[in-house]
Amino acid sequence: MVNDQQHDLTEEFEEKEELHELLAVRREKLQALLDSGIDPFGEKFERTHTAKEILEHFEELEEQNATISGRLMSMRTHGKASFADLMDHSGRIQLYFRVNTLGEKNYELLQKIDIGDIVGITGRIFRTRRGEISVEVLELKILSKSLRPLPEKWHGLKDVDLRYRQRYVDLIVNPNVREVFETRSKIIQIMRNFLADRGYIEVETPMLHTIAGGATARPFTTHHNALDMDLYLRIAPELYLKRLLVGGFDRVFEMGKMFRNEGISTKHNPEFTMCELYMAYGDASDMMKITEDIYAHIANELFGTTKITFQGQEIDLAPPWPRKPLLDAIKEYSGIDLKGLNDAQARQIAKEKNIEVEENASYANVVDEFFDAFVEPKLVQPIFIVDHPVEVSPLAKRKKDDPLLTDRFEPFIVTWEVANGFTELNDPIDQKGRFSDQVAQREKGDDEAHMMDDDYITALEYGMPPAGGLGLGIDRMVMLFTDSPSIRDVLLFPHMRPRS
RNA sequence: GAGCCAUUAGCUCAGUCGGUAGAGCACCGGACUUUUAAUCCGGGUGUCCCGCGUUCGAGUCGCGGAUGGCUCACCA
Repeated sequence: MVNDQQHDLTEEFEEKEELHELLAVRREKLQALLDSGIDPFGEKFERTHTAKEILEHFEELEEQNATISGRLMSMRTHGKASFADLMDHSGRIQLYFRVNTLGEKNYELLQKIDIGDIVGITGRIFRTRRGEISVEVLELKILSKSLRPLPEKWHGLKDVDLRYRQRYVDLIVNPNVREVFETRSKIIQIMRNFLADRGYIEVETPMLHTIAGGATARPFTTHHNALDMDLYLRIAPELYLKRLLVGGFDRVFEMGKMFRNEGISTKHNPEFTMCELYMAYGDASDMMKITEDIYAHIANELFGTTKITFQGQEIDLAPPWPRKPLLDAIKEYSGIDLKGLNDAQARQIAKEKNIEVEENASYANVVDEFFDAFVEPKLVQPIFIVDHPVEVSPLAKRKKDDPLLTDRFEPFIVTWEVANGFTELNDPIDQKGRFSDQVAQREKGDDEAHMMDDDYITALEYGMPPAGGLGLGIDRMVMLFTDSPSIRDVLLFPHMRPRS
């Protein structure tokens, strides 16, 4: 094994002149290790403790031996003694090397070690004169030689472009980044437990769709070679999950990636994570309850309180959140009552208020524009906006007392729409009509309008129980709980253009 | 897609009026057996994002392009 590596290295060394000095130096040390019969890329290594365990249980562990492993993050050499910081997943701890305890030969090995190398050590736990809990190294093993220098030790890696493209480096040198993703993992775990505790079953439905349904969005297309057919990456799992309600599942949820072929911004990534859940024999009010309960529960689990701070603003997630009809909200914030207008009247009012809408904008389009302009920027504390027009809610059930509105809601926090839910439309005849309207929109050139899904209609014809449904944007939820202003801060590998 | 801004050493950043580039960390050599942003002595390691232009001369000025950030648009 060692011989094979040696062979490869000598070949590589012939091109060595082209390597930057910093890289060449490390390759030379690597070669020196190989020459002295040391495998620079180690093997399985069993530790007895983590850095954090030693720091937290020092009283009991003092003067005992521990075996730990991790990456060397800094080195302070003092001739015949040296200090280093070892970082593992739990934290950092100081190592102390001394020629007396290690022996001349082993101490010399330090010459071939660099910041960034991954090592395993066994040593004695003690406290230095200055009071720092440390491990005096008795045995040292190189587990992986690092061939590239790490970014600077106290400014870290700041270049945003590099941080995203080389997230692995970002994670090594910026500990707060790891914390964000640990919190992300916790949030998802809490959600799964929360839903499981309430009888929701986690399911997986296709990501490759022949019809991109369940949301108003442009899909990505892909191609299946063997079947020679184009497929869409899913924009939502909704229509599959509701087929499961038809099939007799009472409560289901799916958490996973959605793909939308749209712009990229601080709040949008082409692939993002959503959790959709459906409750048979329930309705929108149940879904609003579960939304506010989930948010409050996560806040309590993470911070022990429902009060959180986002970018300096205090947000109180304690339920119940207010419910406000969309048209009432518009009236309240803009002073304009759009209730009961037709398309032309709505466009006229938009013109008067300098709200730009398209030539043939519908009443619903105008409502949307007014909402975005006057209402959305004001919705900082959690609130449910309810009762959306039927034209923009093709899968939601109409309100009993107003068939032009639907029993739908969208919760807003810090001006972001963080979820979307409604009482599900289970009338196949109405649903078919709604799809037909969407198809007509499509033919007029709206490539975000829904497509006809005949099989879904067939499913509804077998009978779907009345139900409430909800889609929670997980990325935005994580942004809120980690105080991250950009979605890229909560995605390990946000989408980037390739570098030429 | 549009506007504004950024891009200089491995990293974080300076760079004046247009005159052939500089600091700290890292790295290399030396000293140092409890340091911790270790210290002390010595060493600058570069496609100034790319291309074209203006100029005797461009990191610096102009035009075009690339990538990124922010804002807007699009979009839930």
